[in-house]
Amino acid sequence: MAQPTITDVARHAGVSIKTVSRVLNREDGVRDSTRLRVESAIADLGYAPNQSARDLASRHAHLICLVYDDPSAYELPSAGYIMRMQSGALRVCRQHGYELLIHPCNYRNKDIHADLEGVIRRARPAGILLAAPLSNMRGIVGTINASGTPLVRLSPGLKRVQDRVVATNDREFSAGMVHHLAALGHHRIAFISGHPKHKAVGQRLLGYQDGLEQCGLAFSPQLVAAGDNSFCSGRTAALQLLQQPCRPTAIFAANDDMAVGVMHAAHQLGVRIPGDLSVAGCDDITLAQQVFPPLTTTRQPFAAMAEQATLMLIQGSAKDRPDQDGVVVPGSLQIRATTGPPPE
Amino acid sequence: MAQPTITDVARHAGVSIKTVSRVLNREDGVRDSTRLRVESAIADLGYAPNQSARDLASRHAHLICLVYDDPSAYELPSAGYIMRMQSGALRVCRQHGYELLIHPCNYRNKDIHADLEGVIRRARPAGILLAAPLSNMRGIVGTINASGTPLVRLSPGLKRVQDRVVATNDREFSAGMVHHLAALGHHRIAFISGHPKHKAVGQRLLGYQDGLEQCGLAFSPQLVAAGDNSFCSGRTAALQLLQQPCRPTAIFAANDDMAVGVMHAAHQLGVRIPGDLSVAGCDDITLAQQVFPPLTTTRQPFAAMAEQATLMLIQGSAKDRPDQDGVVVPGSLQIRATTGPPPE
DNA sequence: AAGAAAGCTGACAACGTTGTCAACCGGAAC
DNA sequence: GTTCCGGTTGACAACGTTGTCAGCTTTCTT
Repeated sequence: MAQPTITDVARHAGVSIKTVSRVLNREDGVRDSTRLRVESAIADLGYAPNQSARDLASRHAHLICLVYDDPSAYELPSAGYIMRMQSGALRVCRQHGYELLIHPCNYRNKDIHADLEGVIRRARPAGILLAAPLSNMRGIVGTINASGTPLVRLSPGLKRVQDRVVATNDREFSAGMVHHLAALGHHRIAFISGHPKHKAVGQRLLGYQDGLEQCGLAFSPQLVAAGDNSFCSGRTAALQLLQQPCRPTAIFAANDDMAVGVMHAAHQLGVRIPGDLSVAGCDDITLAQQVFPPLTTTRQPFAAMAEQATLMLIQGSAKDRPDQDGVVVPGSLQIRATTGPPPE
Repeated sequence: MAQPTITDVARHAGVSIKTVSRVLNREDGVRDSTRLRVESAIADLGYAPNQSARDLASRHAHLICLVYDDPSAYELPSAGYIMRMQSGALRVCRQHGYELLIHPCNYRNKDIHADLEGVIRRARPAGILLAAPLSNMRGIVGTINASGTPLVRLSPGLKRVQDRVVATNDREFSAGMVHHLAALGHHRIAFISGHPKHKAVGQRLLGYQDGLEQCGLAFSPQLVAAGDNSFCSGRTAALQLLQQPCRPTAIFAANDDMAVGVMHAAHQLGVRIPGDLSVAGCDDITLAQQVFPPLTTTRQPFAAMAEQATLMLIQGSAKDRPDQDGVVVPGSLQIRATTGPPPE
């Protein structure tokens, strides 16, 4: 049951182990005929290189470490977010012969710095993917950078794109949602803003204003209500918006939880969706497709972001080009059934 | 920025590297005074052992590999299931200095065998955790066993507990749900069965029958409707059950999707929950807490199962005792707001 | 007090790769 | 016929641990 080693392959192909190593790593400077001989030896023996040995010799593990805030602390509302990132990162890791290590941790925990230093020292990953909200915390970024491990941050909603960051265009796609509503014929489009500390959500208010302006609609403070990202705050804000004299025909909420709150309030007031009121959200949480009618929303491209970031890490470490520009991965509108033409 | 090595620690403590190694691995046969000296040297230098070197020398990686069916193929309905397993496995891995490798794969893919052989050969994990439904597929289990890597299977709903399997007691806790309903005063408790191919769901019908018998209630075929695990099938089955002459006062569905379907049907018929009808499900999916009123259900202990299984793998490999008995981790009732006393 | 047993400790060889550098080989240039 | 040079290849030393086994101390036994 002993696995064949590089020595076995070398003997079988009649070359030195170094040549086999060169073939494995696609280094050039190997004659085609030799390469072929080695490759068939590899196939004959069913050989696969031993990662541990490889990692030891090459001074870093072929491992990407995905660090995110521990969701089990809050009972899994963010499961979809994390699964999408995992799946994007995994896809790229596999293409390049890397494995993905997942490392959830809780930012409220004082030991988080020692914890991160621990994984880095033990596993020696080739790079670290740091997800929001951890990616916006100075201390954590500092700890990782101090270790010298290449880092790429996933930071949706950053104002300016920084180096080694993968961001989203929340402002742009929020404007896009306003365009969608305006195109349906809406003039009075309300907005429910989110928690002031949440960066991406802040960008969405700006995007809403951009959208109004681009569509030639006036911005009215009476059409903006403050929420805090929760279902309840969305419900309250909607009740307020819908009971004012000149009621909006569409409500755009800065996240899906609040949008679902809006739907609840509308139901309570006997306002039909989308007949009397169009509703739109942001995030495309799992619930968005499960409510009735299915919610029109915007999807942050978490999987694509993670793919980009992983690629930056792997190629950066391969090419000794650790510094790379930031990248913006565009979100997309998910038009479903809660938006339609205004009444009359 | 060079990390200290075991040699540095040895020099600093005035011992040989072997002694440091012994301290690191908690081997006995080290004098307390020596151990203390080494430990303080480790602390002084901020040393952490290099996993790659360790793995190479000890012939296996300190890695547990969690293999599950790829959810991104079906758009993430099972995100909660997977996150819970991950989080349980991670908890135990960390306690024992292991890392967790995640390896989703699609059983419909012909390459799955080569794929699994690949990870095993490359990463040389200390053990593999195989989640349902993959854990019940002969071919896949065979491929992993052929590699010689220790395997533990997570198989909810197995009839008989086998070796190296962590199972659940679906039959028992389903009976428990009937007890809960009977205790509230229900006599006419209906059941909606699930997809015949899904093992755990099959056990639940048996548990329902056990529960009736234990509570001295008669089993009536008219109170059992067939579903297929989907929301729609639950809805249809409920419409049928609720429109028959002598309507049940409680409906117990073999999974939560169908239970939510029941709630939908009741809403449509103007049947109040829990005033007119109690509803119970199984699985405790995320949606269960998001519907109104929150759904009474049973929770399969995925995190605890994964903890158990990981422990079996780690201790099995440590003690050269690869064969271990199977274990049943009990599920629990999640009593929420959809169950209450029957009307009158 | 001597010998035996147990308790500690260390020297050194794995483990299976990659990195470094020297050597070889064939053809072009002189 | 040398010399030189780029393209190929291989010998051998890392990499940082663990495993084996021998040797040195203690402690126990008589």
